[in-house]
Amino acid sequence: MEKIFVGFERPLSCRTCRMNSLCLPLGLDADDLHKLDRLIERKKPLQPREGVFFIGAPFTSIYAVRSGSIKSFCIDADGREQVTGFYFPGEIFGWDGLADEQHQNTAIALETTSICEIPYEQLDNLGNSIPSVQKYVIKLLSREINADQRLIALLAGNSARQKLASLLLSISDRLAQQGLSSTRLWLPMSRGEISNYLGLTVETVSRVLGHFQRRKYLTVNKKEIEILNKQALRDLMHRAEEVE
Amino acid sequence: MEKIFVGFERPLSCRTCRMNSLCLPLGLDADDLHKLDRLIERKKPLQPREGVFFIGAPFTSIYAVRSGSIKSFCIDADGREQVTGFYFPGEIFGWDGLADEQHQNTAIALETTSICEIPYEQLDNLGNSIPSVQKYVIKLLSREINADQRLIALLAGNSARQKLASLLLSISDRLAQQGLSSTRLWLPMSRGEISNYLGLTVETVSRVLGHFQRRKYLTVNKKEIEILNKQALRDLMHRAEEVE
DNA sequence: AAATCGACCTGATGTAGATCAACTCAAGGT
DNA sequence: ACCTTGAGTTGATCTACATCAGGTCGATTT
Repeated sequence: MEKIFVGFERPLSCRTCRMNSLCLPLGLDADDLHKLDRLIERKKPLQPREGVFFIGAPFTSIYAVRSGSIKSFCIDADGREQVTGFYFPGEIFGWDGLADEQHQNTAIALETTSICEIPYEQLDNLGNSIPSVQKYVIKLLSREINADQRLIALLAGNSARQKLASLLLSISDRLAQQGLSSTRLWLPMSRGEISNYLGLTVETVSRVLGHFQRRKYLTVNKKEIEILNKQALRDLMHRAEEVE
Repeated sequence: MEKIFVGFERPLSCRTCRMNSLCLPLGLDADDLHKLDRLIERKKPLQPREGVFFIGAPFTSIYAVRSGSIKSFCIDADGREQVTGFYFPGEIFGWDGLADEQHQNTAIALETTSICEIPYEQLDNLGNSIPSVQKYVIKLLSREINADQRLIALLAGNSARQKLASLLLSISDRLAQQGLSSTRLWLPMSRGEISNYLGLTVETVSRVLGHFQRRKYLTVNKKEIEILNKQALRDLMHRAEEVE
């Protein structure tokens, strides 16, 4: 059954997809790209809060964000939700299920979001004939490891201000990579989700944003952030102490 | 040049290595195992504090701990050291260099430690002819991701007592997997390294250990820990509140 | 338009863990 | 035997952030 092109954001193939170079830049020739193209399912857009996969569900696929955003979270030992990641366009998520063939996280859309589903078994089969595919999978996984280790370093030894500055700069950079504005950000997640991710409380996130605003580092309007002084935020991450 | 067997801990081949089943359980036949065996270098034991690789060094190999222990750490934005992992016998480390072909961490021995070096390029070549090798690499990477995400959850929303209980139980489990005692542990790392890893201070680690000792959850003698009440430590991770 | 609800903000107060400081103890070094 | 050094412990104090307790605002319901 052929997929039908229904929205302005829905490319017909990986070849014409605008995140081609970020999603799976495998250096494939036209023929191999066609094979890859056939196994990727372009799902219909997810509604806000709609789930992609759930904790305990069998692992079948990985996913690429085409537009919108995703949060993933797990339930830790004491039963509380712990946000483990936010994913923006061009980013790939769902690796958490690979080790035990069962997802350790639930992933939901934070807004109306469209994603590509890449069935892992088929990707793996493709990898058997095209070694560069498996190599790229390995590279993606190791990037995820590096990202997680950066988060570990952030959580372990930083103040609330440093954590929040770091998250905002990270989001800014990631959106910039997609050619979007790096100074005007729309935060798709709630304050609660931010605070949970950073190991803080909602109140602290709110106060730190207020603090940044008073210092003219940025302006806040609900979920809209405009970064006015990116350098100040960067300095905050290095110096620990703020200059008065 | 043939390697010579110099210590009682040094197996001649992967086939006779006692951590065969944990290190690279690839389900290889005798012939393939021989190929793998030939590319693994059994290095001479590392002295305490001796480095395996350093931040910025080109990525060439991954490593398996044969005996002893390893810590890895990076230098974060503000120049402080951040411990990112401890590795015990049977565990594999060094993946952090894969994404950018350059190590993001430094890895050093915590005690006299012997490791196997597995040159990645050669492992990768082997993977081209034996798909199960690449699949196992992928599985190992995804395990590392799961481990990192557990650490993130631990760091984000837990008290000092929960963090330390969790670390001790983790070490206990990992040693038990190697057939070693799960109740009498020798902690190869310093209090400073533990506190850094958990995002605490030395003083807090010391006090929490004192607290656990007063509660008869364990006994502490310098770096030697005997766990007396494992269930109490496990409960601590779930309940958040301690029963008086 | 009044009531409900949820996300967010703000102020007052509490506290876990950081910081500062002093001490012990074991391992080397001279 | 004495001094030094560094790791660990313990106590007193401080503080960043959590917690608690109202608030506002905008969206949705009635």
